[in-house]
Amino acid sequence: MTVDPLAHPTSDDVAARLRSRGLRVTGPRLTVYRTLARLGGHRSADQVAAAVAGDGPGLPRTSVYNALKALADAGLVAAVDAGPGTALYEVHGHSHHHFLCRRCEALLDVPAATPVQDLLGLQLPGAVIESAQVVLRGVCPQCAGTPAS
Amino acid sequence: MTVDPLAHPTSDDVAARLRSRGLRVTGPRLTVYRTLARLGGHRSADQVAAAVAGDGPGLPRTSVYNALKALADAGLVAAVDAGPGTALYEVHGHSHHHFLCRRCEALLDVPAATPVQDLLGLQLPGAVIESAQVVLRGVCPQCAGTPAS
DNA sequence: GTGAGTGCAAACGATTTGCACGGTG
DNA sequence: CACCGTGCAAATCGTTTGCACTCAC
Repeated sequence: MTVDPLAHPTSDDVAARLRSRGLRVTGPRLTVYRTLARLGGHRSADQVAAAVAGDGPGLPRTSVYNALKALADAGLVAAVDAGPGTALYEVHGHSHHHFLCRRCEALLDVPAATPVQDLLGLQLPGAVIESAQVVLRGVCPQCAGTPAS
Repeated sequence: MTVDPLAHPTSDDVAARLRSRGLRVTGPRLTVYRTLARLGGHRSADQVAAAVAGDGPGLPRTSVYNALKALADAGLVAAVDAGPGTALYEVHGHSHHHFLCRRCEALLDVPAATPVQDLLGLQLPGAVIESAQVVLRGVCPQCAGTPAS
């Protein structure tokens, strides 16, 4: 299943993709997706719900979870695990990785300069690799900013 | 004490490392570590607690969490995020990555053939990268059924 | 002896579930 | 019209917290 890595699919794209997976096109799904795309970056289900609420009629948390799960299944958004009890979502754009600062808890993007996926895929003959999630941990430039003189 | 970075640390190593971090050497910590090492692979806090219980006097969950956190801080065990509400731990051995099968939920090890960490480190000038966690997702060879496709 | 670590009980919070209603196809 | 998806309420479950006791150092 090849997924065209569009940076920001339009509402029509969302609708088309949902349909192609046998999923229905509904308000919450479009709203959640567009909100996530507008916010950009990595957002929690709660952040999405808050943004949606501040943007109009709002949406119950359950529906946000439902929509996010459906969108994730459809391959339109990607889930990032940044620890237990913390699921973050982002629009499934170009490939990149993540850096989690141990000190300030910031989650930074790291450009994917190398086809990590292809490299590692060679190690598992027979497996179908659909995505690669890389999480680096350490101290971010800002927190390290105070040079250990 | 010489610490072999590629071998599983002995109880003495555990004690030494804990001490070197200013942490005390206690029963729960040694028990949890040795149990995790004996079980091998990736284990949840609950699995460790169960194994410890079946192996003698047992240990309350809180203590298992305490010990795992202390061991993780000491760098003796590594935490792997395999989804929200699921923290897995493993003895901090040689560097390797993980593959999570979408179908059977199996978590497989992937040999670290390439210095992913070094490669990506170049993308974040000023950051101190302490660890790299790679989680590949897809369908494992067994679930893919036909290895030759 | 002192303070870190333990472990009991209770809180916590993100996520999930069951089910009746409403909208999509 | 049939069924998927919504959304309310409540449950669930891994994990965290507060605090008095105990043990390592």
